[in-house]
Amino acid sequence: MRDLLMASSSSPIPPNSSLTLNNRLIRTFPTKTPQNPTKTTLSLKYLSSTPLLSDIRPDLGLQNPSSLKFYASMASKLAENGRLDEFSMLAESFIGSGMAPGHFVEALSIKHVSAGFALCLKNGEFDTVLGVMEKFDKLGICPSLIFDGSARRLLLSACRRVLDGDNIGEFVRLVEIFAGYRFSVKDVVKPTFILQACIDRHDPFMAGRYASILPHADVWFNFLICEFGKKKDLQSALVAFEVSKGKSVSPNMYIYRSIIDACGYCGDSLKSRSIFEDLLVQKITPNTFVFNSLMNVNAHDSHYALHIYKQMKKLGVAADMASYNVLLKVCCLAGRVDLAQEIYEEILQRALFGGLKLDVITYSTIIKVFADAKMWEMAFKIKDDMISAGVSPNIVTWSSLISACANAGLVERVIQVLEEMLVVGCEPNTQCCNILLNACVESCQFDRAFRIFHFWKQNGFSMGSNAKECGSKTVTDIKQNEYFSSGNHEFHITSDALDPHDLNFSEVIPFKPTVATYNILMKACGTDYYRAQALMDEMKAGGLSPNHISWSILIDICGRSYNMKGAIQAFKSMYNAGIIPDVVAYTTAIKACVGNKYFKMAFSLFEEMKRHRLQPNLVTYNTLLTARSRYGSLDEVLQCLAIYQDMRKAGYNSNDRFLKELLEEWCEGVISDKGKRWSELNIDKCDKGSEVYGPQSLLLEKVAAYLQENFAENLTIDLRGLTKVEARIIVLAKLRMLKENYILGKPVRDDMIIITANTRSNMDAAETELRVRDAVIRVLQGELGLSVLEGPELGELSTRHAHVISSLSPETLTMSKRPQLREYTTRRPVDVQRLKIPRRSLNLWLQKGVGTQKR
DNA sequence: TTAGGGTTAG
Repeated sequence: MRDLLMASSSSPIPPNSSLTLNNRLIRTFPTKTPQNPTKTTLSLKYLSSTPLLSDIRPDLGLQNPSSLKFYASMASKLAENGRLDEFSMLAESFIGSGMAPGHFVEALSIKHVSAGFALCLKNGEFDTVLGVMEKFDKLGICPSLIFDGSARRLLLSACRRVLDGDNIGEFVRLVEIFAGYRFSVKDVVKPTFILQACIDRHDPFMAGRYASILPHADVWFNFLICEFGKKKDLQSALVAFEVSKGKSVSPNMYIYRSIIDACGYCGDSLKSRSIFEDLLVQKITPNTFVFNSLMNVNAHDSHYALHIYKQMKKLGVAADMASYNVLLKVCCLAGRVDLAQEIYEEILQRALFGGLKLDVITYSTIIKVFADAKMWEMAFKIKDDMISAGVSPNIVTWSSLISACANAGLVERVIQVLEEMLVVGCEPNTQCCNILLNACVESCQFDRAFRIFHFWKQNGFSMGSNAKECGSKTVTDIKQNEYFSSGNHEFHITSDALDPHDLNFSEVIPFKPTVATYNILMKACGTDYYRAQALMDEMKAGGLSPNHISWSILIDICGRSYNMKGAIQAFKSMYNAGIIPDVVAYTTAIKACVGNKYFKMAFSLFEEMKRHRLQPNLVTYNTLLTARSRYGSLDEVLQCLAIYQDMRKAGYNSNDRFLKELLEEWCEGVISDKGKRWSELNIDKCDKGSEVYGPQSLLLEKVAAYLQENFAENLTIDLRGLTKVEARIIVLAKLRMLKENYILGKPVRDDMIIITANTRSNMDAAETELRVRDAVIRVLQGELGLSVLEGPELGELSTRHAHVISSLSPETLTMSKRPQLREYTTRRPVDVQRLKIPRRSLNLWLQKGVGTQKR
């Protein structure tokens, strides 16, 4: 028996607790259970006083029914005292001796075991209970057979622990054990409860483990993917997706759609594309839902979305109303009025012949398309269409109609539409009101915005006394009963509405301003910081919390009113209020700094946002780059260039206006004739214009690379492969740096070498090189008066192309000094052509320049 | 299970 017991033990045995039979050690236990010495002694006494046990032998015990009974009662006693470790040992030894588990179970008092479990749970010894369960599981005793009642208790208790933030793993382990015996966990605990706990803890692995053992696992996986997506935890959603893919035999379209939607929620539309590709690779035709979701998630990229739509057609997947609605959304986002109209026509056709029914979303979206394009008349035409088709405008439709007027700057018309809406019994919500308020602000009718706001706050909205019935009446029909007037007394209440007899019929809807409402009003404060602050206080008093937009507006107000202190304070307050500034908040703060000439702070804010992993956008970059209207030192120029490079790396193809200004100011500064500017020098045109400053221009990268690579020490400039403008900038930049060094007391110690050409260039390239060379010489000699040496002084010149070129382009022949220099070029052909500016000439030039600069 | 409306920065 002893051997048997020891053999079945699986864990190392601490020496501090033991179970003995007749003074023989049969087992030691880990002392997890708080031991009650009295009780231990009692039961051991009880055990040892039994004569049958003094010479117990497994083979005898097997036959002996009273020994069976004894074991069972012993086990019950241990369980009852919560000593489940010992209890399970005993059971183990009993079953290990060959007795059928059923016999042991039958002999046990279930009541006692349950009581034991309860005790352990009360003491928080969850692991003990679980350990016993698992042991039983291994021994082939069905836990539900013994613990049916306890199971519920266990699960519920585990659930509570999950709620308290304890390890979900315990619960899932328990469920896994039960699941093996088809114990219906979901009758005890709602699966969503545990899954939600996993989602909250961003634990897709545990969630997946749990979902896998639930009936209809795929549905639960779907739930998981959706919920993780809504939590913006795409990582976890993708894990759940992968786990579910591994579980199911065939691809589940529900799950594919959900993961695509999750990508949308999390702003990773590219991921959605690769998931879709994955389907196609497997030669699986996605269904309409998958296509719709994919188009929706990629709605901001009309090119891609339309491509998907084409693919959908090609694969013969039917487009439904949602597909068209998504397509209209695509048009709306892309501002493609033309395409939206085309699609609208197509939908109308299909509605005629294909049984498709346009819904309120279709109409609302197309109205929005026109609203955004400021085509308010078209928007109202669609409204007529929808009414003829028997579709009633809802609150969203009305909102879009109101926006149509607002975007067109028609404040009066906005008021009319709101009025009409009230008349037909559609309660305006705050969003609608906000559009009106914003329209006032946009058209600088600040006072009006405040007047309307206060009126609404005091009076709410009085729906027409017979509003519900007069849906068909036109606005003009009810003029005499209108609550809005665009005259001096805005939104006055007519005497009718104040008539107490009418109160029964007229419905007053309270106006509940939202954060957006207050934000719009804050914009109406102009530069009145105190008024904006008061609005914020009012917002807080009304139980609303200012959001990042509110704070951004406040920062902007401070910035524009030269209240830098206030701007900094507002930025800090935002932090203290627990709101993490977003790109716009940072950009606004940077704008405030720039506007108030706090350049250093502007740059450090920029650094800070990057440290916080906030990607600056085009507006941020441009705001920051305008900071340097006067570029002083190389450091500052480098700082700007670094930002510029950063901007390119981030994929912004900005226009190069700021860079141009920056380089112009800085590089051209070396030319004494400050009046000369790029435009006058006609450089853009010389170098085919757009090629130089166009979006593909690598000018910046080249200049930045030159400036950053030990530029000051190295006096060789390699202009090969550069355009004329680029070459000019590089050369000027180098001179500018020499000048800065010179001012700092570092004269030039070497000649400057300029490499201008390859000999192996083809004819076109050689011609360009020659033009570059000419331009550089023109700057150096003509504009700056430096002496430039070419040819034999350098000892290594050539070009076999030079002659060819000179005959091809006669204008180059007119360049000063060229024929003389070219005489030497055929003698010793080498790979490069060089120009040299002697050290002496450079220093002379610097001396002169600095002298005039010092005045 | 999809789809539509309002407020912020150059």
